[in-house]
Amino acid sequence: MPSTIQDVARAAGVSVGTVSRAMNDYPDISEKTREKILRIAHELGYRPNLVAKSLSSKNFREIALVLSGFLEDVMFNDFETMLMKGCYQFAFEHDLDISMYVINSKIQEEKTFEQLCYEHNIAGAVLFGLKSTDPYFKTLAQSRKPCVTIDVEVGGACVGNVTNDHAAAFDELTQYLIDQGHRKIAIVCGRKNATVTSERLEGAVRAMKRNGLEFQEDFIIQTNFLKEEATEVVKQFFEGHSPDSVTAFLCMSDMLAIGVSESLKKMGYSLPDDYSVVGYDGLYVTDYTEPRITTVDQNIKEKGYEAASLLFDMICGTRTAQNLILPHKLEIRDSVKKL
Amino acid sequence: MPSTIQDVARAAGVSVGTVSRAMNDYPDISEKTREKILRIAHELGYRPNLVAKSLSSKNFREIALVLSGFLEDVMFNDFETMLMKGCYQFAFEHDLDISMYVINSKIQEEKTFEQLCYEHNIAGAVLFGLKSTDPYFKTLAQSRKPCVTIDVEVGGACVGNVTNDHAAAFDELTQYLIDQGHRKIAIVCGRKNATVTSERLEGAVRAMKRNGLEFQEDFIIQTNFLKEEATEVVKQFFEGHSPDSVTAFLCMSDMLAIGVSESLKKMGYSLPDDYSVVGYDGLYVTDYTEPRITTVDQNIKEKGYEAASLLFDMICGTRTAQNLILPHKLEIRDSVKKL
DNA sequence: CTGAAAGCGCTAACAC
DNA sequence: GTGTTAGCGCTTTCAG
Repeated sequence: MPSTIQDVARAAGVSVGTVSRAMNDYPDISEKTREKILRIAHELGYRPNLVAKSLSSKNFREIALVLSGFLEDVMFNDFETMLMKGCYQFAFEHDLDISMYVINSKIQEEKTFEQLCYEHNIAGAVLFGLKSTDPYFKTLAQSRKPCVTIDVEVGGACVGNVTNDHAAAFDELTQYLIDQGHRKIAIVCGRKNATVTSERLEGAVRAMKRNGLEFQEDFIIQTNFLKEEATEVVKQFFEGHSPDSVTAFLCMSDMLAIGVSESLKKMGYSLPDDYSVVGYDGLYVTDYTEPRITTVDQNIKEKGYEAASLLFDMICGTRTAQNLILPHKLEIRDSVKKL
Repeated sequence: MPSTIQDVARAAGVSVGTVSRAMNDYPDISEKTREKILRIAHELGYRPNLVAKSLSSKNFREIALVLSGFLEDVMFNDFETMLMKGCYQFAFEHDLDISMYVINSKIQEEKTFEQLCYEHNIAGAVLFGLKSTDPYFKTLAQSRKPCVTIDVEVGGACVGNVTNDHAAAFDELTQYLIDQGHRKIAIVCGRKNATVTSERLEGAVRAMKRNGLEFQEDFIIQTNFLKEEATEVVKQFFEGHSPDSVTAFLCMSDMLAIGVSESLKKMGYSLPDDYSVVGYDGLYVTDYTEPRITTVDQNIKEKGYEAASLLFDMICGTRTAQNLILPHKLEIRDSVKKL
């Protein structure tokens, strides 16, 4: 049995209130009682029960990272890990209690985000993995509990968002391809309704138009962000297009770029000699592929860190809900051939 | 403000005790009161406060996944993710509440594992990332709170462990190299004191001896499991050995195999023509490298699942603490040349 | 079958 | 400065 605040109070000959003051660095307590209590608490191996603490005081040092679709998707392995690292890093540095909850679309139907917070007595959360078809996508805007989404703006007074300028990033990536002499570019898109998809597409189109390239509808290849699909989809593309109708594949995620690369190699082409491929995300795996894939690094860990930071400030009232745009970085590697 | 059990009781014209019974599927309640309460609870958007629940009842449906060193190490990115997925999958299927806590060596000094459990009112935990130098490595054996470690046996009546037969797996991997005609094999080792390192080394030595190969001390290359080191260490190896003194590098992790591969390629060698390289772990990245790396798949997700399962059974008393050995699988790919 | 009441371990007024 | 006490929202005896 662990010792409770009662045990410490008894052993120190003081009341529980005083022990509580000592443990929580209250000012109105004499230095020597504090020391005595702290010593005894340590001797007894006393640790405050965080659950009781949370129940009695509505404190705001408890936040959460809520991952939707974590168990279903396999595409974003290190995406979520890096996000976690960022969030936990912030929590660690600021002495916050952070917990992680895994939900899905079904759970979103069963309980609102606010209910989720009340269930766990959390002050707010960083939300990742929301799809535009998810219940929270619509209901979050009314939330009174602060939260910060990643990459999806849903609006609302208590909802912040941390993202990149995906359009600008994709513009840059496209420009890079064009600078390397590419004119015939196929765009491999992610999930049709995802905001990140349309943002990125917008950037690509913008860059192409600026450079006088005409944007062709049939050079848009549709997928659901899954590597497996990429393979299939490239094959289909070549059924409708001649091998030399395209010189580069502009992919909306690194996993798609990997899938496309694999597919092309399997068809007997060599990269980047026959075709150039670029990705998006900055997953570490792209540094190990052959060729190493040129991509845009989203700096996901920092996104997690900044999301937690914004959330905490919103909880403390020192920052209002906002849309935070973090810098990205074009990572030039070996998957693009200069024509 | 969320509605509480009081609100529901009031609205339904019953006592809180009855609401509690209805919500928790107690048998001693009439069917129609239950239905009425459930309906009203739903109308009010009532969700039991899990914190209060946890405080009042010492229930055992709350477990945790405790990751040590999560913030420090970068080598095991998807290792931890897959482990999480396994644990959360089990929790999800069995309606358990699972939370994740990130600790490190310092936190281990500050509070024992039991204290950690009491702090959060958790019934037990799956522990990953323990180093042999960590405080818990010694103290865990005395724990009265059930836990399951991954890959490190520390003993104790309440401590289970889920692992692979690393020796047998490494034996198999070594045998594969030998079967492909390799006789001159350098072994790239992980952290010196890690149990997994010695187990794997044991397997390699066993296989070599069985095949009449003599085991040479200077063919052991020491690292700390980090990819960055691998590069350096390979260079050093070749300073003391001629290029044709070795034909294959047997690495204790996939990240090491990647590091070694990179290093060899940078030196101008081509794989697997000049040298063969094999890894260990089964990280998904090995399927994307060039060449695709032959490795041993530990099936990490299943390890997480089985660890959670064992933990839950230990908590329920239906299974005693044990050392569970899960099957591994040799993944033959393209990084080994047949001599 | 249901209500009343005593906690779970802690915090936060409110007294003194 | 410190003790006392009323909760936080729930479960779980114990009566009836």
